[in-house]
Amino acid sequence: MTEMSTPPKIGRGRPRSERSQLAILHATTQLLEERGFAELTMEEVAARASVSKATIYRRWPTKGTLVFEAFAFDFLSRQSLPDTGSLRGDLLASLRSWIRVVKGTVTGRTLVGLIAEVQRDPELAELWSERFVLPVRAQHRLMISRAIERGEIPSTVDADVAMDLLYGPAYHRLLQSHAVLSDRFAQSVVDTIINGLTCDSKSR
Amino acid sequence: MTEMSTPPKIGRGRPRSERSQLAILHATTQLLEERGFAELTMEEVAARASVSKATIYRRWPTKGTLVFEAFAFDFLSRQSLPDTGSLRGDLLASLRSWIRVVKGTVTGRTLVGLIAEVQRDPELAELWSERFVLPVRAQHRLMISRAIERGEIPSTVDADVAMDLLYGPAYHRLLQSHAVLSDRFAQSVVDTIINGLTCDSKSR
DNA sequence: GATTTACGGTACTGAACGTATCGTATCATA
DNA sequence: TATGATACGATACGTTCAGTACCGTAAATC
Repeated sequence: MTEMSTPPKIGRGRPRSERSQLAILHATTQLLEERGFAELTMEEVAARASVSKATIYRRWPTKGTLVFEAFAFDFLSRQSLPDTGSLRGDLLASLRSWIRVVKGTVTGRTLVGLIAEVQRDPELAELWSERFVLPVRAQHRLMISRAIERGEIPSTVDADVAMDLLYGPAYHRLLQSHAVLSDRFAQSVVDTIINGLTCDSKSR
Repeated sequence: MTEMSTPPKIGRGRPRSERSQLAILHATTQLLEERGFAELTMEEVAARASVSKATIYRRWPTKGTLVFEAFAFDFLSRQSLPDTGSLRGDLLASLRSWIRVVKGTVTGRTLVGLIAEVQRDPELAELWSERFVLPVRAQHRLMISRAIERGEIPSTVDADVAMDLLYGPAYHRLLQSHAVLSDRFAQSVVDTIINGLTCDSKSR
């Protein structure tokens, strides 16, 4: 995991405490589980980590960036790129894994809070895009390109659209809560996409 | 348009000013265009509408509900259910209409701000669901059921999944900004869905 | 030992939502 | 016409919380 917090001024002087760094991240994760993004306060993080607020702000410029770092490691460590040998298997495994984390852990709630925060903080939005959205999509893109190499789908398929067809509905249900993220849902989505990409009824 | 603000205590006493009601909504719409959701303040709305804050809070309990009402009328009046005679035509027209509003007017930015706010205010979330998500989905569902009646797609198609496949990718791009809401995107999404729902490669 | 940077503690600033109070205005009802 | 109920504008206030500023002290380099 690459560094995300503000780099220290190198050279002379007292070095930053690694211990504090970890204590802050740990306290943030804990409070995220107990309260969620909006109800987490920086004062509480400082108290829980036995650290002063200045020590936090020396490393992370805003609450959003701190929460993002605590979230990112946790979330990404639970997601791995499947390689089942078929596009259908890959898509289904990928979506199921996402649903499991989002529904089964508090990480899902944090994900929602971060997406909300990203909409009002442009600096966090840039971090979010560079360090989360784009890397994850680059991973997922492999599922598509491997399927093309295997000849499962034509090489003209737009990988970006394909990925949005897979994860768009999932994020939609996560954020709008109009329907449950069931396994039946995952299967239906994947089935329709596979059919849509492999079958040619008339056009295209 | 049904009433959304808190109902007045009926009977005796001075009635609520219809003029103030409209002035508040108008000022809200204006400020939403100038600043966006997060940067709009209730003080400013009151000043712009030549109204006291108490007059606003007598009608809308929170900033979110006020903005929602100002948004909902504006947005919904620009969306109508297409009836082109084919599922493909309906889906494409519907998605294109959404993209036009979201990209072409400030309403898209307000939509984003409201979705963010909905994630942190449970009361607004309920209003959002009842007065926006569910009604809009009920409309869209007609596109699917008409297609079933016409025999275009099997009656076993899960309408909820179908709608999420159409709008999920669009909302995904709106909120994550990883790719543009182009017309090519709209066409690809609709093509794949139509193929996926009409064609049977092997399973289902 | 001098300098530089980080530390905990704490007070502070600023923004904005939402509430409370007050004297006044406007309605229904008796 | 008088009375009571409610809405009104104005304004001050309470509250929460992110982020900053400053302190004396601790731990590193030169």
